[in-house]
Amino acid sequence: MSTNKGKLSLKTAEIEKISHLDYFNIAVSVDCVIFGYEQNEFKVLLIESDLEEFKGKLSLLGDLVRPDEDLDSASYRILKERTGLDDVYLQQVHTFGAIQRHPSGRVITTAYYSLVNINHHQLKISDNQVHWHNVADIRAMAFDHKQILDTCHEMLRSHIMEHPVIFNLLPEKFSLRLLQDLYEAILGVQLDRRNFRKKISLKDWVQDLDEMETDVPHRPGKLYKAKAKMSNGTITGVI
Amino acid sequence: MSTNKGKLSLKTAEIEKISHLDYFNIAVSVDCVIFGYEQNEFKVLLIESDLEEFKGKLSLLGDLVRPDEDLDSASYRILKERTGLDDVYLQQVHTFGAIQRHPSGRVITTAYYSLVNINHHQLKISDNQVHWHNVADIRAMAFDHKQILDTCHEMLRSHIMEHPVIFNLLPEKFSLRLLQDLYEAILGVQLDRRNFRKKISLKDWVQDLDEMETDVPHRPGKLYKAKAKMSNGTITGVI
DNA sequence: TCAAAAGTGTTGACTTTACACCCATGA
DNA sequence: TCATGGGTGTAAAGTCAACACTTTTGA
Repeated sequence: MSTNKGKLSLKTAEIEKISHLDYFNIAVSVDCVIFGYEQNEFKVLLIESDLEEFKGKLSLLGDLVRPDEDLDSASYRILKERTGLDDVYLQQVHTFGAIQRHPSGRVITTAYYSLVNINHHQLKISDNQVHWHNVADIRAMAFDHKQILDTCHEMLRSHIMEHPVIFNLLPEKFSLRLLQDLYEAILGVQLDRRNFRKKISLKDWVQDLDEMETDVPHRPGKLYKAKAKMSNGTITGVI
Repeated sequence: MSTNKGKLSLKTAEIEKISHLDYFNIAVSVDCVIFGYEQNEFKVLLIESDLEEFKGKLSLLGDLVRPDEDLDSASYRILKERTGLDDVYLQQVHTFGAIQRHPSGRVITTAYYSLVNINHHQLKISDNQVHWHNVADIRAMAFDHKQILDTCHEMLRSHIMEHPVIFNLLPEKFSLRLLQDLYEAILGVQLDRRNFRKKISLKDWVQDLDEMETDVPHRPGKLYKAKAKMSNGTITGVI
């Protein structure tokens, strides 16, 4: 009895699907803010927009999500297609859904930031329209991509003091000086060397390799490697 | 010259739209995790799922995003439709996009948490399938909604010590005891009363009303009101 | 021997935690 | 007068910020 009565008011998934068809008309995309670091510059990988509306403007690397792939998988695919890398750190940041954000129609986009080592042997930029740009120099961009970039940069800032994600931007072996320069580039502030080294050593994120820098025109520093590098998007215990 | 050459390789938005049509087949929804607080219990507003697949299971309040509304507007609309409230705190948290998360087809959903005062005179739950549930008691839910709830709860935990958002859950006038109980309910820990009061008074979030509790079976406490209540989704300077 | 950066400790200010007693009210 | 929670201060521990000199290397 009550089962029958219940069934009358319940929809099956199949019926609901039909009644929802009108709504399957928003496209879903993923945009990757791919950060890198090289020669004391904090950089982001961008392409020139191929839309006439944004001719000459810089754009993030993104793509529509395929019907048969997870949202996270889409960002991994974009990374892989654009850089050849597949062991990357990816972090979802925010979804941007203003009606008019894309001139081609209604497209909402989920932004991820990712951190790659620009000098990774596997890194291969396939498209010669794609280049690294100094984050500090970037002004206008296509779509709402400047806002997306800023949001991701800000999210990264708030992560790096709490989580060992930053090592994904560095080579296997690095000096504390390099690490500090990178923190300063991302945070946009100067840090005291002694306090910085104290803080890092307390966090137990790096391991002394008993090796030294070579070919530096001054006293060489010790080299370290990341002890607890996070290589894939879940920040344990947070968010 | 270079303009013509450029144009050949540029797509217009109109042309791109057509080539993208195949992809307009992912539905986009918004789910609201509406938190409240009453009688020393941290609560969330849920409905019984109307899908046969999840019969009897609890579900968040959500809806498909309309083609002509912003993502954020959709969450405001859901809040308004379900609670009658329109001056609410809403915060986007995360977008969930696993392929199989919805039995009706491919639906990605953006989760927002919102904070409402359960005793607000304007609050009117329209649907009698919708009820407040103690967050601590909730086990299985429909879809991936338990995971969404947990993610939003965790995000709220990390916000409340830094930002004056919690007052959205309380009546206009409240005692510090009530405020502390609420913090403890959300954080799931006990707090020292003296230290808690010190911390709150340092933050300059509340204003002494020079009024006292009434009808309490013990010494009445002072009443306060929020000085810096944030009523709408942007957390300044963070994220 | 000079220039450049590496490496290292201490002090004071501030923040956080732990903790105990008296007070005001209603029953 | 009792039970209940309100209201308050201090001391110790820990964290953070500021700051200067010696060492090692290559040129």
